[in-house]
Amino acid sequence: MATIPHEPLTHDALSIGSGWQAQKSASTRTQIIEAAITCLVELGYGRTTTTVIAKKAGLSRGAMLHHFPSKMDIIRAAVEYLHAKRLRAFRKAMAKEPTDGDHVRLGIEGYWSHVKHPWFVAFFEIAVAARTDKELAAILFPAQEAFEREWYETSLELFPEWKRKGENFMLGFDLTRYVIEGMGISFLTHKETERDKRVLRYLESRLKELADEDR
Amino acid sequence: MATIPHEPLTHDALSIGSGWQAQKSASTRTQIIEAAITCLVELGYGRTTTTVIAKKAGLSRGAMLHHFPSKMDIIRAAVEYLHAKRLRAFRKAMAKEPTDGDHVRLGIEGYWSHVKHPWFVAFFEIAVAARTDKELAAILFPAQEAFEREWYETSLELFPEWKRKGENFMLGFDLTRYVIEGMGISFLTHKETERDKRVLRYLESRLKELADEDR
DNA sequence: ATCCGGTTTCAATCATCCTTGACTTTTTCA
DNA sequence: TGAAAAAGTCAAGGATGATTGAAACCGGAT
Repeated sequence: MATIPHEPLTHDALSIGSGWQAQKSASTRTQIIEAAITCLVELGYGRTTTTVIAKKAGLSRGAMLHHFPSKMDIIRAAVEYLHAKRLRAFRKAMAKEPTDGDHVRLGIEGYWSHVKHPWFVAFFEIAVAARTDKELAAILFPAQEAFEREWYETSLELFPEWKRKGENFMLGFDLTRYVIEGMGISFLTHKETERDKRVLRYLESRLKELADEDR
Repeated sequence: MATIPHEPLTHDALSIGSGWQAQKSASTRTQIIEAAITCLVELGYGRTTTTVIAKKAGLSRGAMLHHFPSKMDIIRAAVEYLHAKRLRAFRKAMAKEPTDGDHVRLGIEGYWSHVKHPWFVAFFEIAVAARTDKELAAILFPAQEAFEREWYETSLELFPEWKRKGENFMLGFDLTRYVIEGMGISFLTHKETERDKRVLRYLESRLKELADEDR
Protein backbone atom coordinates (compact mmCIF):
# COMPACT_ATOMS: atom_id res chain seq x y z
CA MET A 1 0.00 0.00 0.00
CA ALA A 2 1.53 3.18 -1.10
CA THR A 3 1.29 5.93 1.36
CA ILE A 4 0.43 9.19 -0.15
CA PRO A 5 1.03 12.43 1.65
CA HIS A 6 -2.25 14.09 2.25
CA GLU A 7 -2.80 17.66 1.42
CA PRO A 8 -5.23 20.12 2.86
CA LEU A 9 -8.60 19.56 1.28
CA THR A 10 -10.46 22.39 -0.20
CA HIS A 11 -13.93 21.95 -1.48
CA ASP A 12 -13.36 24.47 -4.15
CA ALA A 13 -15.00 23.32 -7.35
CA LEU A 14 -11.81 23.47 -9.35
CA SER A 15 -9.16 22.45 -6.90
CA ILE A 16 -7.70 19.01 -7.22
CA GLY A 17 -6.06 17.78 -4.09
CA SER A 18 -3.32 15.22 -4.48
CA GLY A 19 -4.14 13.07 -1.47
CA TRP A 20 -5.82 9.76 -1.90
CA GLN A 21 -9.07 10.80 -0.35
CA ALA A 22 -9.03 14.02 -2.21
CA GLN A 23 -8.73 12.13 -5.45
CA LYS A 24 -11.52 9.81 -4.53
CA SER A 25 -13.60 12.75 -3.52
CA ALA A 26 -12.98 14.46 -6.84
CA SER A 27 -13.83 11.29 -8.68
CA THR A 28 -17.07 11.03 -6.76
CA ARG A 29 -17.84 14.60 -7.66
CA THR A 30 -17.52 14.03 -11.38
CA GLN A 31 -19.52 10.86 -10.94
CA ILE A 32 -22.33 12.90 -9.48
CA ILE A 33 -22.04 15.57 -12.14
CA GLU A 34 -22.15 13.05 -14.94
CA ALA A 35 -25.13 11.34 -13.37
CA ALA A 36 -26.87 14.69 -13.21
CA ILE A 37 -26.15 15.30 -16.87
CA THR A 38 -27.49 11.89 -17.77
CA CYS A 39 -30.64 12.68 -15.86
CA LEU A 40 -31.02 15.99 -17.66
CA VAL A 41 -30.80 14.22 -20.98
CA GLU A 42 -33.04 11.32 -20.09
CA LEU A 43 -35.57 12.98 -17.81
CA GLY A 44 -35.40 16.67 -18.54
CA TYR A 45 -34.72 19.42 -16.03
CA GLY A 46 -38.07 19.16 -14.31
CA ARG A 47 -37.74 15.53 -13.35
CA THR A 48 -34.08 15.71 -12.44
CA THR A 49 -34.31 15.40 -8.68
CA THR A 50 -31.57 14.87 -6.17
CA THR A 51 -32.96 11.44 -5.42
CA VAL A 52 -32.68 10.28 -9.01
CA ILE A 53 -29.23 11.76 -9.43
CA ALA A 54 -28.00 9.97 -6.33
CA LYS A 55 -29.46 6.68 -7.51
CA LYS A 56 -27.96 7.10 -10.97
CA ALA A 57 -24.60 7.95 -9.45
CA GLY A 58 -24.76 4.89 -7.24
CA LEU A 59 -24.57 6.89 -4.06
CA SER A 60 -26.82 7.45 -1.15
CA ARG A 61 -28.58 10.74 -1.20
CA GLY A 62 -26.92 11.75 2.03
CA ALA A 63 -23.50 11.05 0.62
CA MET A 64 -24.25 13.14 -2.39
CA LEU A 65 -25.53 16.00 -0.32
CA HIS A 66 -22.21 15.99 1.43
CA HIS A 67 -20.48 16.87 -1.82
CA PHE A 68 -23.18 19.24 -3.03
CA PRO A 69 -25.25 20.75 -0.24
CA SER A 70 -28.15 21.59 -2.52
CA LYS A 71 -29.54 20.76 -5.89
CA MET A 72 -28.53 24.08 -7.33
CA ASP A 73 -24.94 23.36 -6.40
CA ILE A 74 -25.03 20.23 -8.54
CA ILE A 75 -26.49 22.15 -11.44
CA ARG A 76 -23.90 24.84 -11.06
CA ALA A 77 -21.14 22.28 -11.19
CA ALA A 78 -22.79 20.61 -14.16
CA VAL A 79 -22.88 23.88 -16.05
CA GLU A 80 -19.18 24.43 -15.47
CA TYR A 81 -18.44 20.86 -16.42
CA LEU A 82 -20.50 21.04 -19.58
CA HIS A 83 -18.99 24.34 -20.53
CA ALA A 84 -15.47 22.98 -20.24
CA LYS A 85 -16.30 19.75 -22.05
CA ARG A 86 -18.16 21.39 -24.89
CA LEU A 87 -15.48 23.94 -25.44
CA ARG A 88 -12.69 21.40 -25.47
CA ALA A 89 -14.55 19.08 -27.83
CA PHE A 90 -15.41 21.93 -30.11
CA ARG A 91 -11.87 23.21 -30.27
CA LYS A 92 -10.49 19.78 -30.89
CA ALA A 93 -12.89 19.23 -33.75
CA MET A 94 -12.11 22.59 -35.27
CA ALA A 95 -8.38 22.39 -34.84
CA LYS A 96 -7.64 19.34 -36.92
CA GLU A 97 -6.71 19.88 -40.51
CA PRO A 98 -9.48 18.69 -42.82
CA THR A 99 -8.49 15.87 -45.17
CA ASP A 100 -9.89 17.73 -48.14
CA GLY A 101 -8.70 21.10 -46.96
CA ASP A 102 -12.27 22.28 -46.70
CA HIS A 103 -12.42 24.26 -43.50
CA VAL A 104 -15.93 25.50 -44.04
CA ARG A 105 -17.37 22.04 -44.42
CA LEU A 106 -15.40 20.86 -41.42
CA GLY A 107 -16.71 23.75 -39.38
CA ILE A 108 -20.30 23.04 -40.30
CA GLU A 109 -20.02 19.32 -39.71
CA GLY A 110 -18.28 20.00 -36.44
CA TYR A 111 -20.93 22.32 -35.17
CA TRP A 112 -23.69 20.04 -36.35
CA SER A 113 -22.16 17.08 -34.52
CA HIS A 114 -21.72 19.29 -31.53
CA VAL A 115 -25.38 20.18 -31.50
CA LYS A 116 -26.42 16.55 -31.74
CA HIS A 117 -24.32 15.56 -28.77
CA PRO A 118 -25.99 14.82 -25.41
CA TRP A 119 -23.96 17.61 -23.86
CA PHE A 120 -25.82 20.09 -25.96
CA VAL A 121 -29.10 18.50 -24.95
CA ALA A 122 -28.23 18.84 -21.30
CA PHE A 123 -27.13 22.41 -21.78
CA PHE A 124 -30.30 23.11 -23.67
CA GLU A 125 -32.49 21.70 -20.91
CA ILE A 126 -30.81 23.99 -18.43
CA ALA A 127 -31.13 26.94 -20.79
CA VAL A 128 -34.86 26.42 -21.21
CA ALA A 129 -35.35 26.13 -17.49
CA ALA A 130 -33.26 29.25 -16.99
CA ARG A 131 -35.75 31.27 -18.98
CA THR A 132 -38.10 31.23 -16.01
CA ASP A 133 -35.59 30.79 -13.20
CA LYS A 134 -33.47 33.80 -12.32
CA GLU A 135 -31.09 31.89 -10.11
CA LEU A 136 -30.42 29.42 -12.87
CA ALA A 137 -30.04 32.19 -15.40
CA ALA A 138 -27.39 33.82 -13.25
CA ILE A 139 -25.44 30.58 -13.33
CA LEU A 140 -25.95 29.83 -16.99
CA PHE A 141 -25.49 33.15 -18.68
CA PRO A 142 -21.78 33.63 -18.06
CA ALA A 143 -21.02 30.16 -19.39
CA GLN A 144 -23.26 30.66 -22.39
CA GLU A 145 -21.72 33.98 -23.19
CA ALA A 146 -18.20 32.69 -22.76
CA PHE A 147 -18.92 29.78 -25.05
CA GLU A 148 -20.25 31.97 -27.80
CA ARG A 149 -17.31 34.32 -27.50
CA GLU A 150 -14.83 31.48 -27.56
CA TRP A 151 -16.53 29.98 -30.55
CA TYR A 152 -16.42 33.28 -32.33
CA GLU A 153 -12.74 33.70 -31.67
CA THR A 154 -11.93 30.14 -32.59
CA SER A 155 -13.75 30.65 -35.85
CA LEU A 156 -11.82 33.81 -36.49
CA GLU A 157 -8.56 31.97 -35.99
CA LEU A 158 -9.77 29.27 -38.31
CA PHE A 159 -10.70 31.70 -41.05
CA PRO A 160 -8.14 34.45 -40.77
CA GLU A 161 -8.89 35.63 -44.28
CA TRP A 162 -12.36 36.65 -43.15
CA LYS A 163 -10.99 39.09 -40.68
CA ARG A 164 -10.98 41.83 -43.24
CA LYS A 165 -14.71 41.73 -43.75
CA GLY A 166 -16.31 41.77 -40.36
CA GLU A 167 -19.77 42.28 -41.77
CA ASN A 168 -19.89 39.18 -43.89
CA PHE A 169 -18.14 37.11 -41.31
CA MET A 170 -20.61 38.03 -38.64
CA LEU A 171 -23.51 37.37 -40.95
CA GLY A 172 -22.16 33.95 -41.80
CA PHE A 173 -21.52 33.32 -38.15
CA ASP A 174 -25.05 34.22 -37.11
CA LEU A 175 -26.62 32.40 -40.02
CA THR A 176 -24.73 29.24 -39.21
CA ARG A 177 -25.60 29.43 -35.58
CA TYR A 178 -29.30 29.91 -36.19
CA VAL A 179 -29.64 27.29 -38.89
CA ILE A 180 -27.75 24.62 -37.05
CA GLU A 181 -29.27 25.33 -33.68
CA GLY A 182 -32.70 25.39 -35.26
CA MET A 183 -31.93 22.02 -36.78
CA GLY A 184 -30.62 20.87 -33.43
CA ILE A 185 -33.86 21.73 -31.68
CA SER A 186 -35.77 19.88 -34.34
CA PHE A 187 -33.41 16.96 -33.94
CA LEU A 188 -34.34 16.67 -30.28
CA THR A 189 -37.67 15.18 -31.27
CA HIS A 190 -37.21 14.16 -34.90
CA LYS A 191 -34.77 12.09 -36.84
CA GLU A 192 -32.24 13.65 -39.15
CA THR A 193 -33.55 13.57 -42.69
CA GLU A 194 -32.17 13.91 -46.18
CA ARG A 195 -33.72 17.34 -46.26
CA ASP A 196 -31.60 18.37 -43.31
CA LYS A 197 -28.47 17.36 -45.15
CA ARG A 198 -29.60 19.45 -48.08
CA VAL A 199 -29.94 22.45 -45.82
CA LEU A 200 -26.43 21.89 -44.49
CA ARG A 201 -24.99 21.66 -47.98
CA TYR A 202 -26.83 24.80 -48.95
CA LEU A 203 -25.52 26.59 -45.89
CA GLU A 204 -22.03 25.49 -46.80
CA SER A 205 -22.16 26.98 -50.28
CA ARG A 206 -23.66 30.21 -48.95
CA LEU A 207 -20.83 30.55 -46.46
CA LYS A 208 -18.26 30.06 -49.17
CA GLU A 209 -20.07 32.61 -51.26
CA LEU A 210 -19.94 35.08 -48.39
CA ALA A 211 -16.25 34.47 -47.97
CA ASP A 212 -15.51 35.04 -51.65
CA GLU A 213 -17.78 38.01 -52.06
CA ASP A 214 -16.22 41.28 -53.23
CA ARG A 215 -12.82 40.09 -52.40
CA MET B 1 -85.24 36.89 -11.33
CA ALA B 2 -84.35 36.11 -14.84
CA THR B 3 -80.64 36.52 -14.99
CA ILE B 4 -78.78 37.26 -18.13
CA PRO B 5 -75.33 35.93 -18.83
CA HIS B 6 -73.05 38.82 -18.11
CA GLU B 7 -70.09 37.03 -19.56
CA PRO B 8 -70.69 36.98 -23.28
CA LEU B 9 -67.43 35.27 -24.01
CA THR B 10 -67.14 33.83 -27.44
CA HIS B 11 -66.32 30.20 -27.10
CA ASP B 12 -64.56 28.37 -29.83
CA ALA B 13 -65.60 25.35 -31.76
CA LEU B 14 -65.38 23.26 -28.63
CA SER B 15 -68.59 22.00 -27.06
CA ILE B 16 -71.33 23.92 -28.80
CA GLY B 17 -73.89 23.67 -26.09
CA SER B 18 -76.77 25.99 -26.73
CA GLY B 19 -77.86 26.42 -23.16
CA TRP B 20 -76.76 29.14 -20.89
CA GLN B 21 -74.88 26.83 -18.57
CA ALA B 22 -73.09 25.22 -21.42
CA GLN B 23 -71.90 28.62 -22.56
CA LYS B 24 -70.71 29.62 -19.17
CA SER B 25 -69.01 26.28 -18.80
CA ALA B 26 -67.21 26.76 -22.08
CA SER B 27 -66.19 30.25 -21.06
CA THR B 28 -64.75 28.90 -17.83
CA ARG B 29 -62.88 26.30 -19.79
CA THR B 30 -61.16 28.83 -22.01
CA GLN B 31 -60.43 30.88 -18.92
CA ILE B 32 -58.62 27.93 -17.43
CA ILE B 33 -56.81 27.14 -20.64
CA GLU B 34 -55.61 30.70 -21.04
CA ALA B 35 -54.45 30.77 -17.45
CA ALA B 36 -52.51 27.59 -18.07
CA ILE B 37 -50.87 29.12 -21.11
CA THR B 38 -49.94 32.21 -19.15
CA CYS B 39 -48.36 30.00 -16.53
CA LEU B 40 -46.39 28.12 -19.17
CA VAL B 41 -45.01 31.38 -20.47
CA GLU B 42 -44.28 32.94 -17.12
CA LEU B 43 -43.22 29.93 -15.09
CA GLY B 44 -42.27 27.24 -17.58
CA TYR B 45 -43.70 23.77 -17.80
CA GLY B 46 -42.05 22.48 -14.66
CA ARG B 47 -43.56 25.05 -12.34
CA THR B 48 -46.96 25.09 -13.95
CA THR B 49 -48.99 23.34 -11.29
CA THR B 50 -52.73 22.94 -10.99
CA THR B 51 -52.71 25.17 -7.94
CA VAL B 52 -51.08 28.04 -9.79
CA ILE B 53 -53.31 27.63 -12.82
CA ALA B 54 -56.42 27.74 -10.64
CA LYS B 55 -55.21 30.82 -8.85
CA LYS B 56 -54.35 32.55 -12.11
CA ALA B 57 -57.76 31.65 -13.53
CA GLY B 58 -59.50 33.02 -10.45
CA LEU B 59 -61.08 29.70 -9.60
CA SER B 60 -60.85 27.31 -6.76
CA ARG B 61 -58.79 24.28 -7.48
CA GLY B 62 -61.79 22.05 -6.96
CA ALA B 63 -63.84 24.00 -9.45
CA MET B 64 -61.11 23.68 -12.00
CA LEU B 65 -60.72 20.00 -11.43
CA HIS B 66 -64.37 19.65 -12.21
CA HIS B 67 -63.73 20.91 -15.72
CA PHE B 68 -60.40 19.13 -16.13
CA PRO B 69 -60.05 16.04 -13.94
CA SER B 70 -56.27 16.04 -14.12
CA LYS B 71 -53.39 18.26 -15.03
CA MET B 72 -52.74 16.42 -18.24
CA ASP B 73 -56.28 17.14 -19.36
CA ILE B 74 -55.58 20.85 -19.05
CA ILE B 75 -52.40 20.53 -21.04
CA ARG B 76 -54.18 18.52 -23.68
CA ALA B 77 -56.81 21.22 -24.02
CA ALA B 78 -54.12 23.89 -24.09
CA VAL B 79 -52.34 22.14 -26.93
CA GLU B 80 -55.52 22.02 -28.98
CA TYR B 81 -56.26 25.63 -28.15
CA LEU B 82 -52.77 26.77 -29.07
CA HIS B 83 -52.81 24.79 -32.25
CA ALA B 84 -56.06 26.38 -33.37
CA LYS B 85 -54.98 29.87 -32.37
CA ARG B 86 -51.56 29.67 -33.96
CA LEU B 87 -52.92 28.31 -37.17
CA ARG B 88 -55.60 30.93 -37.43
CA ALA B 89 -53.23 33.77 -36.68
CA PHE B 90 -50.70 32.44 -39.10
CA ARG B 91 -53.20 32.08 -41.90
CA LYS B 92 -54.57 35.49 -41.30
CA ALA B 93 -51.14 37.03 -41.44
CA MET B 94 -50.24 35.17 -44.60
CA ALA B 95 -53.51 35.77 -46.37
CA LYS B 96 -53.47 39.53 -46.51
CA GLU B 97 -52.09 41.14 -49.60
CA PRO B 98 -48.79 42.84 -48.84
CA THR B 99 -48.76 46.58 -49.45
CA ASP B 100 -45.61 46.36 -51.51
CA GLY B 101 -46.59 43.12 -53.20
CA ASP B 102 -43.65 41.39 -51.60
CA HIS B 103 -44.97 38.04 -50.49
CA VAL B 104 -41.62 36.65 -49.47
CA ARG B 105 -40.92 39.51 -47.11
CA LEU B 106 -44.42 39.25 -45.72
CA GLY B 107 -43.98 35.55 -45.17
CA ILE B 108 -40.72 35.99 -43.32
CA GLU B 109 -41.99 38.84 -41.20
CA GLY B 110 -45.12 36.87 -40.46
CA TYR B 111 -43.28 33.80 -39.35
CA TRP B 112 -40.82 35.81 -37.33
CA SER B 113 -43.65 37.59 -35.52
CA HIS B 114 -45.29 34.27 -35.02
CA VAL B 115 -42.21 32.87 -33.36
CA LYS B 116 -41.92 35.84 -31.03
CA HIS B 117 -45.50 35.47 -29.84
CA PRO B 118 -46.20 34.03 -26.38
CA TRP B 119 -48.20 31.26 -27.99
CA PHE B 120 -45.03 29.98 -29.53
CA VAL B 121 -43.29 30.18 -26.19
CA ALA B 122 -46.01 28.14 -24.56
CA PHE B 123 -45.94 25.62 -27.34
CA PHE B 124 -42.20 25.46 -27.08
CA GLU B 125 -42.28 24.81 -23.36
CA ILE B 126 -44.61 21.90 -23.93
CA ALA B 127 -42.47 20.62 -26.78
CA VAL B 128 -39.35 20.60 -24.66
CA ALA B 129 -41.13 18.80 -21.86
CA ALA B 130 -42.51 16.33 -24.36
CA ARG B 131 -39.02 15.23 -25.27
CA THR B 132 -38.83 13.27 -22.04
CA ASP B 133 -42.53 12.61 -21.46
CA LYS B 134 -44.14 10.03 -23.69
CA GLU B 135 -47.67 10.88 -22.66
CA LEU B 136 -47.10 14.51 -23.49
CA ALA B 137 -45.45 13.61 -26.76
CA ALA B 138 -48.48 11.60 -27.77
CA ILE B 139 -50.59 14.68 -27.23
CA LEU B 140 -48.25 17.14 -28.86
CA PHE B 141 -47.04 15.33 -31.96
CA PRO B 142 -50.28 15.27 -33.92
CA ALA B 143 -50.77 18.99 -33.39
CA GLN B 144 -47.18 19.74 -34.26
CA GLU B 145 -47.32 17.68 -37.39
CA ALA B 146 -50.63 19.14 -38.48
CA PHE B 147 -49.28 22.63 -37.99
CA GLU B 148 -46.25 22.02 -40.12
CA ARG B 149 -48.35 20.42 -42.84
CA GLU B 150 -50.83 23.27 -42.81
CA TRP B 151 -48.06 25.78 -42.94
CA TYR B 152 -46.49 23.98 -45.86
CA GLU B 153 -49.73 23.94 -47.77
CA THR B 154 -50.54 27.53 -46.97
CA SER B 155 -47.12 28.49 -48.26
CA LEU B 156 -47.70 26.51 -51.41
CA GLU B 157 -50.94 28.37 -52.00
CA LEU B 158 -49.16 31.61 -51.37
CA PHE B 159 -46.39 30.86 -53.83
CA PRO B 160 -48.08 28.86 -56.55
CA GLU B 161 -45.28 29.59 -58.98
CA TRP B 162 -42.94 27.50 -56.80
CA LYS B 163 -44.99 24.41 -57.29
CA ARG B 164 -43.02 23.46 -60.35
CA LYS B 165 -39.77 23.18 -58.46
CA GLY B 166 -40.45 21.10 -55.41
CA GLU B 167 -36.77 20.81 -54.57
CA ASN B 168 -36.03 24.46 -54.25
CA PHE B 169 -39.29 25.14 -52.54
CA MET B 170 -38.68 22.55 -49.90
CA LEU B 171 -35.17 23.79 -49.36
CA GLY B 172 -36.40 27.32 -48.89
CA PHE B 173 -39.10 26.06 -46.60
CA ASP B 174 -36.69 24.14 -44.39
CA LEU B 175 -34.11 26.89 -44.39
CA THR B 176 -36.66 29.45 -43.33
CA ARG B 177 -38.01 27.25 -40.61
CA TYR B 178 -34.61 26.49 -39.12
CA VAL B 179 -33.27 30.02 -39.30
CA ILE B 180 -36.34 31.63 -37.82
CA GLU B 181 -36.92 29.03 -35.17
CA GLY B 182 -33.26 29.16 -34.25
CA MET B 183 -33.62 32.91 -33.90
CA GLY B 184 -36.80 32.35 -31.93
CA ILE B 185 -35.06 30.14 -29.41
CA SER B 186 -32.35 32.71 -29.04
CA PHE B 187 -34.99 35.38 -28.62
CA LEU B 188 -36.39 33.56 -25.60
CA THR B 189 -33.44 34.71 -23.56
CA HIS B 190 -31.90 37.52 -25.61
CA LYS B 191 -33.13 40.70 -27.16
CA GLU B 192 -33.54 41.07 -30.88
CA THR B 193 -30.50 42.75 -32.35
CA GLU B 194 -29.54 44.52 -35.51
CA ARG B 195 -27.60 41.42 -36.47
CA ASP B 196 -30.81 39.39 -36.37
CA LYS B 197 -32.44 41.77 -38.80
CA ARG B 198 -29.48 41.35 -41.11
CA VAL B 199 -29.96 37.60 -41.03
CA LEU B 200 -33.62 38.02 -41.89
CA ARG B 201 -32.84 40.29 -44.81
CA TYR B 202 -30.22 37.84 -46.01
CA LEU B 203 -32.71 35.00 -45.74
CA GLU B 204 -35.18 37.01 -47.74
CA SER B 205 -32.82 37.56 -50.63
CA ARG B 206 -31.77 33.91 -50.63
CA LEU B 207 -35.41 32.84 -50.85
CA LYS B 208 -36.02 35.12 -53.78
CA GLU B 209 -32.91 33.75 -55.39
CA LEU B 210 -34.18 30.22 -54.95
CA ALA B 211 -37.49 31.16 -56.46
CA ASP B 212 -35.89 32.72 -59.52
CA GLU B 213 -33.28 30.05 -60.04
CA ASP B 214 -33.23 28.23 -63.39
CA ARG B 215 -36.69 29.40 -64.24
C1' DA C 1 -95.42 32.83 -11.59
C1' DT C 2 -93.95 29.43 -8.56
C1' DC C 3 -92.31 25.12 -6.96
C1' DC C 4 -89.71 20.75 -7.61
C1' DG C 5 -86.44 17.07 -9.35
C1' DG C 6 -82.27 16.56 -11.35
C1' DT C 7 -78.03 18.45 -13.10
C1' DT C 8 -74.10 21.50 -13.39
C1' DT C 9 -70.85 24.39 -11.07
C1' DC C 10 -68.03 25.56 -7.34
C1' DA C 11 -65.70 25.40 -2.66
C1' DA C 12 -63.28 23.10 0.87
C1' DT C 13 -60.98 19.45 2.96
C1' DC C 14 -58.29 15.14 3.10
C1' DA C 15 -55.02 11.46 2.16
C1' DT C 16 -51.06 10.37 -0.41
C1' DC C 17 -46.96 10.86 -2.57
C1' DC C 18 -42.74 13.34 -3.80
C1' DT C 19 -38.92 16.50 -3.05
C1' DT C 20 -35.78 18.73 -0.39
C1' DG C 21 -32.32 19.58 2.96
C1' DA C 22 -31.00 19.20 7.84
C1' DC C 23 -29.52 15.99 11.09
C1' DT C 24 -27.45 11.63 13.04
C1' DT C 25 -24.94 7.45 12.70
C1' DT C 26 -21.72 4.24 10.61
C1' DT C 27 -17.70 3.17 7.91
C1' DT C 28 -13.25 4.07 5.91
C1' DC C 29 -8.55 5.06 6.09
C1' DA C 30 -4.29 8.16 6.78
C1' DT D 1 -7.34 7.58 16.96
C1' DG D 2 -9.66 11.14 14.53
C1' DA D 3 -11.07 13.32 10.40
C1' DA D 4 -13.37 12.61 6.11
C1' DA D 5 -16.76 10.02 3.42
C1' DA D 6 -20.84 7.58 3.11
C1' DA D 7 -25.26 5.95 4.71
C1' DG D 8 -29.42 6.44 6.96
C1' DT D 9 -33.31 9.04 9.19
C1' DC D 10 -36.55 12.64 9.59
C1' DA D 11 -39.68 16.62 9.20
C1' DA D 12 -41.46 20.41 6.49
C1' DG D 13 -43.50 21.80 2.36
C1' DG D 14 -45.63 21.14 -2.19
C1' DA D 15 -48.34 18.88 -5.63
C1' DT D 16 -51.87 15.86 -7.02
C1' DG D 17 -56.28 13.90 -7.22
C1' DA D 18 -60.39 12.12 -4.62
C1' DT D 19 -64.37 13.11 -1.73
C1' DT D 20 -67.98 15.62 0.21
C1' DG D 21 -71.34 19.07 0.38
C1' DA D 22 -73.35 23.49 -0.88
C1' DA D 23 -75.13 26.67 -4.29
C1' DA D 24 -76.82 27.90 -8.80
C1' DC D 25 -79.37 26.61 -12.66
C1' DC D 26 -82.49 24.32 -16.09
C1' DG D 27 -86.76 22.17 -17.65
C1' DG D 28 -91.21 20.89 -16.63
C1' DA D 29 -95.49 20.60 -13.84
C1' DT D 30 -98.73 22.90 -11.04
